[in-house]
Amino acid sequence: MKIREVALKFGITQDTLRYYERIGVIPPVNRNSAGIRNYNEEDFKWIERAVCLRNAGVSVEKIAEFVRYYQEGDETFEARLQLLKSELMYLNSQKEKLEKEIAHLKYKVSCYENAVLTGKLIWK
Amino acid sequence: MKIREVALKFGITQDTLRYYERIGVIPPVNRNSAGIRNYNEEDFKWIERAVCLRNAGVSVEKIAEFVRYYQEGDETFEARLQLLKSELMYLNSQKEKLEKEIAHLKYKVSCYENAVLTGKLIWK
DNA sequence: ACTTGACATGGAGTTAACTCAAAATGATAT
DNA sequence: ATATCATTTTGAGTTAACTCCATGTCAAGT
Repeated sequence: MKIREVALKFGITQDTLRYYERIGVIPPVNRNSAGIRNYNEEDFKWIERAVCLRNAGVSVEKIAEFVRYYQEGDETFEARLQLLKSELMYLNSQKEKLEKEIAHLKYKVSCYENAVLTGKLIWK
Repeated sequence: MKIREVALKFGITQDTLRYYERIGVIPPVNRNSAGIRNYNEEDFKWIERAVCLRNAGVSVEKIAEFVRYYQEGDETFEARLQLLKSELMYLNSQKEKLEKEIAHLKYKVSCYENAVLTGKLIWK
């Protein structure tokens, strides 16, 4: 699959795809004889993973680090495990923060729903 | 309380505090006769709120928007409610994404824990 | 009185993560 | 065959969110 279609498939731009490849967020993509990228299923997995992690707030540098280890082969299992674990911890802490703020916002929304009705804003 | 202490209290820099005030992420802070900021409890609440929302990934522009409405008075209850609701939706979608990726990462971690022991990486 | 240090402002600089532009080449449609 | 279109690379430009710097004021300590 060529870059245009892949960009559509994942909802990112062609530039971002090339950028991710350039900085190692995804491994190099195979090319045809004319140098045109031809993405395969394997590539899709990397892209999906990258997009997902970026969405979750993991930096491109951290993602690229994992990809580097991956390409270094089986001796890096331990290193990759550590990276995954630290990513997991980061995401969990992010989730906690989110949940706190969601609870807070829910409370505020209820206060404002009341305020819209009564004309008075009351906090606990 | 002066800016140095406030910065420590919230774990952000003095520059960030002044920056937040400048762009309206927090309302103007009272000054003494020499023009020195003197933060009070009310300010702390705004700062806390701002830091929390930024942590959760809400843009400074969105936060400033809410503060603007706030300063416009009681006619903006409805607008503020809408803003809070859209922030809430955003945070909820963020949380969903996070949870997906956390589940995914957990699975990977277990695969790698196994790989470290056996020397072989096996995916489902 | 003099030095030191916290704070002030305005504006420039930085960083991460894209995003865009120019020029070249290959592929496709009429 | 020729015009148009997709893709390539390299390198510059942009945006958000700080972060730093130069310069100036004022209060406190010696």
